[in-house]
Amino acid sequence: MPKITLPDGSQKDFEGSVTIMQVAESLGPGLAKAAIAGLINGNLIDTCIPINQNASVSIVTAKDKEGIDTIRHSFAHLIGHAVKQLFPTAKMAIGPVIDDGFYYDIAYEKAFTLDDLEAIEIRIKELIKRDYDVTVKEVSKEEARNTFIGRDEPYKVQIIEEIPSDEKIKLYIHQEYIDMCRGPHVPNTRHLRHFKLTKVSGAYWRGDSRNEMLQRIYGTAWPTSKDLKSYIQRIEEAEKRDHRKIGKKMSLFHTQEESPGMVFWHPNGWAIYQVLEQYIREVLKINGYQEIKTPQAVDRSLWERSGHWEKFKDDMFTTNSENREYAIKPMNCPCHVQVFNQGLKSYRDLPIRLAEFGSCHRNEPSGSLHGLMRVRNFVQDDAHIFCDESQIQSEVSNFIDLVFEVYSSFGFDSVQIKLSTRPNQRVGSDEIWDKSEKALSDALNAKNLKWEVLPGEGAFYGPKIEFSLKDCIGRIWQCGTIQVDFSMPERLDASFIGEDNQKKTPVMLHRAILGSFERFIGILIEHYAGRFPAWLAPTQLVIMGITDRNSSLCKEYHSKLSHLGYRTQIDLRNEKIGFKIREHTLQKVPFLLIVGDKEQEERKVSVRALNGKDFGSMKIEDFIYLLDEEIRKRGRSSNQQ
RNA sequence: GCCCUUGUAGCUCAGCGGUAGAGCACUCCCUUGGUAAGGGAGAGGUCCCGGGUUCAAGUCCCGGCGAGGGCACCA
Repeated sequence: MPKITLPDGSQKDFEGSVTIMQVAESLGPGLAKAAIAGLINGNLIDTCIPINQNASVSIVTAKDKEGIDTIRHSFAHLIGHAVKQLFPTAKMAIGPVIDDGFYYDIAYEKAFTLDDLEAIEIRIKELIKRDYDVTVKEVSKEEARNTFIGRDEPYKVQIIEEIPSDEKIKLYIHQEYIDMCRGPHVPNTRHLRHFKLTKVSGAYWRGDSRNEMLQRIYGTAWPTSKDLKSYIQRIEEAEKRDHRKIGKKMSLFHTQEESPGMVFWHPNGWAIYQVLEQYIREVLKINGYQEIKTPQAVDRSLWERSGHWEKFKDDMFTTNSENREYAIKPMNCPCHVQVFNQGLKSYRDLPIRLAEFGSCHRNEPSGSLHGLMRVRNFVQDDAHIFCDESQIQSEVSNFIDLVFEVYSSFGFDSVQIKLSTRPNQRVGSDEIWDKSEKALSDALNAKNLKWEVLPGEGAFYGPKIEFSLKDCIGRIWQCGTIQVDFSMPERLDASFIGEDNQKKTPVMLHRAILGSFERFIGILIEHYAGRFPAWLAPTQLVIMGITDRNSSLCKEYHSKLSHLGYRTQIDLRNEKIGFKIREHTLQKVPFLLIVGDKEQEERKVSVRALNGKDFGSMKIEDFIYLLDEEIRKRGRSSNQQ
């Protein structure tokens, strides 16, 4: 006699056991039609699973997050149903739900072509039109194994082998196709309508590059056609913000075959870079850092002592001279320790914060290179804080505040924070790792920030906090970081004299706010869609004349603003004003200054903002005031419309 | 690094066995025009590189390099 409590608090009694579908029917035929799954005491289940005990129940429909996920999960099964019909010898591996969609990993002797993908999509459409019931069968591990051995699905069998033998396994029956899943799944394919297969790519079985590569078919699915359409539109819009496209259009930078993963900065891109560098330099100075510069190529022996050679020698660029082998530095820390090591240090000197805009080279795998986001040569806004153990907490805490202060200058609202803990391959004792991990998590907790743990993702010398930002299509890139390192100072013989007159080894904190200038600028381009705030814009204003009669005043204004340090262009071409406005608008220049006969008469200038806003005509001094105000705001107020 | 896709004019792209194309940009000429494209003419290409098939190869095949999307990696 289960008593069912509904979300509104009302209760219903049922004779014997009852299913989600029966509960839904008791509430109304419309709800029964819409029911996709149910939540029983918070657990998501199929609509056909019997409930025998008192429970609080809610009906999940396509309007719920769980409902959409269930739809997507069922679409993965439909890939299976269609693929096995079209390619009977294909072996199905796993088919989970992801953000906005789903995928299925499949082993097949031939590569799926785009035509195959289309054929699969057409077959799925035929299958869903059948409006067939999806049924569930709970079986023993033994029975499941036999089922998939019989169906020649070795990956499914492998998965089953790892399930505890007393656990029941649910088989989902899609007509002649059978899949295995925790579920739930839609009760009928009529819930599955609005989808699109988006791409096919390779993926290693179990995510391990030592395993064979499977073929992964990706798709997206939505409750309504409107949702699907707006998703596709969203992706198309996002692609327009791609920093590589905008970088080309605005002539910010380029890359070319002869130096893959390394950036040729153009005047426009370099202007942005310079503003950023000066800004960070200022911030570091105010916060007690000292800037240094260390060598690009350093003898192999230093990398051996630091531990990098052993772990990363294949990922470093090396060069030879007179029987000596050098590595082009992949990071700055060993060099910073060398600076620290010059001269005797007292505990009174600590913390010492050494900063460097250090150019680093890492021979990243070719397949990982991505525009400015992942490159082989990058410059970090790097610094190392040498301190005593007792100072870690406050240094980490101050750094976190600094990161948020800087990020707020760009108007970033969603920063992901992750704590990465000890990896398998590492240096240093467990005791040291315990201490470091605790220092970082304590600092985060003290700030009341939302953060998550990435177990095993730490650097080989210590745990780290990462601050990550999203690109235009939602890919996440690590930017800021702070890493505790109890190992390298010792390996490289760093020491200071403590209060007790004994030599002590300092702790080293590796930290960066932007991460790399390259990546950060990539993120900024996408964040602003190229419409940089006046502070960062490569060209802050263009002065243009209406006719040749206005040229000399244009030149006067141009000279004045250039001498004051503004990034100014002048456009005196024999073109109509509309043409010039269009061109500089496409170049995303924040302010357009127009001088015609009218302005010339009053010695004024007409000012137009990038978004089309007309400020009317004003004295050049008034414009300078306006521009200064805009620059002073940095990226805090949105420059986007 | 692995899988798939891909590389044609400065840019965006069409052509897919038979003498290299378009739009925009560029150069010159006309036009001096008031807030997102004035008109005309012209110039511009080892079709990524190296092999092969063929009477004939941007076009088909193989290899290399780069790029794009994933996967793996990311000190």
